[in-house]
This record gives sequence, structure tokens and C-alpha cells, in this order.
Amino acid sequence: MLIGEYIHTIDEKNRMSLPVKFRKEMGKKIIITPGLDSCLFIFTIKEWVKVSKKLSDSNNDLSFLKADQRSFNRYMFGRAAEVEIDSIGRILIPDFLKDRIGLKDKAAIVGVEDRIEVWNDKAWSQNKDVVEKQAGELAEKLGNGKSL
Amino acid sequence: MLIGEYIHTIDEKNRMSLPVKFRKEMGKKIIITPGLDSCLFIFTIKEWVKVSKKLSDSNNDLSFLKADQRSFNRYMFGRAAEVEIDSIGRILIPDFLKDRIGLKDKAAIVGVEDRIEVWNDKAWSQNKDVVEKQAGELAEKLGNGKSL
DNA sequence: TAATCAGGTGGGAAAAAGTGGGAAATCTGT
DNA sequence: ACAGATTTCCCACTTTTTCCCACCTGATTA
Repeated sequence: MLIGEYIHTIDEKNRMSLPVKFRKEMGKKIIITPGLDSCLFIFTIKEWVKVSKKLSDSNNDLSFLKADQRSFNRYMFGRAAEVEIDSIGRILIPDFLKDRIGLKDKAAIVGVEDRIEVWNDKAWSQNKDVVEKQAGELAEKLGNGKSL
Repeated sequence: MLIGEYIHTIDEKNRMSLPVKFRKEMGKKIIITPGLDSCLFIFTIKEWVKVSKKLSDSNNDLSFLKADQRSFNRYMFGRAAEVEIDSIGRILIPDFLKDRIGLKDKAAIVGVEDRIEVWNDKAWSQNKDVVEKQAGELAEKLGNGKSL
């Protein structure tokens, strides 16, 4: 399971080292996609297969209008990239994905169960502050057996 | 069962020794997470598996499609850490968790049935005072079968 | 009362993780 | 095909983390 946050640098060659704790689980290739909210999602190949199956399955929760689904799939598939992890655990982040979330030289790399999220470090700490305030309330809902 | 409170120091290397009374029950690895209220939660691996199942089962598979779920998962997973207990019973507390509750060099370590809570020592003693006054009232509500 | 033990604390050295940069290899456009 | 630019591969440096040992303090006991 992927958990925890790490702040790493992105060098002038667009390289970013994955936290050691994540490497074993990620294998040697990963899929990096635009995510939701101001971050990128990184999946293992295996997880990506699962995700993409569910996204293209019209019987899932994405049963909104087809045009919307097309758009969403363009978003998730069209801007995804398969990236190799180099011999010392670094990956290259495509410029078009860096630009999307305003990544410069410091990134927050966050494990969220079965995916990794990549944030601009500032955006991450801001987001933490916001969510911190909601957490009690969200937990309360879950405690009452409601889904979020 | 984990009970009792202890005040321990956190050294410059972020190490904190677990009370001996807790060690047997915790095994050799633990999960430390942001808790609710101004403290951290420490779970055994076993307990964490239970907790995380409940969190991710409370929704469907593509939980990342729901904004609230994303927020809550980021909170619980993204800010959790798997930590080894060293040969003499100490754990490392990640900076990002220390920061969350303003931990400096003294922590209150509190056993609460099946989890350990970690408090800033000052915050803990304040919290005790507050709860002391409410305790009778809370007990009354629980006794009436109401959820709190 | 001194010796012993257990729990907790502190610090140095070795190992690991993360970062940076040069040279070889590849690609691009003319 | 060639020059220039970009990417890849490899090596080296720096910082952080880990491992191990030693010390301190308070309680217990001979």
C-alpha cells in the first residue's frame, strides 16, 4: 500500500526520484496521467489496466452523458504517459504534465493507497490546510455509515 | 489492550521510545497517521488493515472520482507512514506529522483500547481538563444508547 | 548503602537515499 | 551527412537515515 508524503526536487533535466518506499511496488514502468484536483496521478501498469477498464465500462458510475465520458477519457488517456524508472529510481515528468500543475523544482509525492499523487509543493501544503479543516466532518459522516 | 499515558521525549533525530507496556502488542512495525482532533493515531498493522478496508470499502472502486473521497483518502493515506520499531523500542515520527500537531520535544503517549494516540504534552493536559468536565455527560449519552 | 536492573535518552560511524553533472548516444532539421 | 540540440547512462558528491553502543536515572534488592 502506498502511503506517506515526500518532498523531492525536480532537476533541470526533469528528473525526479521516487521515494524508495514506493519503488518496489511500482515495478520498472509506471503510467503518469493528469489527475484530479491540482495534481498528477501515477499508477502501476497493473492498476492502470484496472482503472482504464472501469473508465471505459459504461456500466460503472460514470453513467453520465456519453459526450462527457468521451471528454473525460480524452483527458485521462490522451494525456497519459508510460514512463520508465531509471536504474537509480528516477522518472522523467513530461513537460505538458508539469505545466498542467505548475510544477517547478519542488514536488510533493504522496502515496494514496493504490496510486501516487504528484503536487506542486506549495499547492500540496495549501491543500492540506484546507482538508485538515474538513477532516473531522468527513470522518463523522463515515462514522455514521454514510459514504462520502 | 492499550491503556495508560506516558510522557516521553522526542530527540533531534525524531526518535521517540514507545512505552514498554505497549511494545508487545504493537509488533515490529506500526502505522502512524494523522488522527482526528489534535493528535496522531498509531495502529498495529493488523488494525490498520481493518481501518483502511473500511475506508476504501465505504465507496466503490473508482473512489478517486468523488471529491470528498479524494480529500479524505489523501488525509488518511497520504499522511500516514509505516514505521519500524527499532531494536530498543523507538519509532521515528515523520516531520509532516509532528508539524500537524505542533509536536516539539515532549509527547504524551496514550493507550486508547486498540490504538495509541500521540499528543503534544501541553495539548494533552489541556484536553484532559476539558474532557474531565464532560465525562459524566458523555457517559450519560452513551448509556442512553445514543451515539455521541 | 552500594550494586543491579530496567526503561529511557543521546551520539558517533556506517549505510542509504537523494541530487547534480559530464560524456556518450540519439534525435532533429537542413 | 553533418551540426546542434536533446536524451540517456553512468559516476560522484552531499545529506539524511540507520545501526549500534554507551550513558543516565530511578527503582529494587542483597
